[in-house]
Amino acid sequence: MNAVFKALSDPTRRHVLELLRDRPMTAGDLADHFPVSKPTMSAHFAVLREADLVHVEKLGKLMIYRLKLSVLEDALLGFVGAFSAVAEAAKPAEHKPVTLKKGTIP
Amino acid sequence: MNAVFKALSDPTRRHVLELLRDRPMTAGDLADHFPVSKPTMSAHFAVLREADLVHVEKLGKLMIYRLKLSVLEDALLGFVGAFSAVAEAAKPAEHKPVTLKKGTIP
DNA sequence: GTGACATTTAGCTAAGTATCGAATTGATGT
DNA sequence: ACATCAATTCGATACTTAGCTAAATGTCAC
Repeated sequence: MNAVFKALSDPTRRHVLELLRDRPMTAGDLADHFPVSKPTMSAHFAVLREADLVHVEKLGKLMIYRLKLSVLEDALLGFVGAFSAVAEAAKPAEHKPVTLKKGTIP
Repeated sequence: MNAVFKALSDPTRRHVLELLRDRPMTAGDLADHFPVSKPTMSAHFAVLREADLVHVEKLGKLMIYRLKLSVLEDALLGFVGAFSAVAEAAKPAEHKPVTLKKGTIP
């Protein structure tokens, strides 16, 4: 799960996942969407694989990358779900000023 | 939003947020939960403030840190929500082998 | 097999980040 | 005023990471 958050910490990698949301894509097609070199993109792909966020299938000389949506969901919803009862979110988290009371902070 | 993911990429900072989920805490109390120095923790706090994930209130010589749950939720649910219709997740993402068809990748 | 193509690996540099101890700031109590 | 305490800032170091070019790998078509 740490690996997932590490992978998501880079905008390029998040964008790759967004592209893969719509359809599986080859490494080259993905790389064409970004203004960086192929090797750099390859390194990003490696991070995404490491985090198990993508599934890769070799097809001849192409590498087909596919989003593993469930891994993404499990990590993010799992984490945020530990905070609010998942989507019982809306509550805007009140913010009354503090009056200290020895021992615990209000 | 980039700042939020950056902030979440470190396990210490995620743990800080989890501690703040239960109650607001002072910088010192938070720091006591981790095996690193106070200055290091202070740097982590700065990253969390930068990402607007926490609200800080000065109370005498104490700094009270408070989770900004809505910011966390907006970022994470917003991101993952762009992938699946939020929780229409459960679908385990099928995985049939590919047969290439010129133009689009299946 | 040779050449062309897709992708990855290797080797490097520059920039960023986590960490520390020491010094600083700001508030409280005597 | 001074000492004390909470927290941050400063300055340095080690580590990680994103990026590059060049080279290697693997596959297809001829």
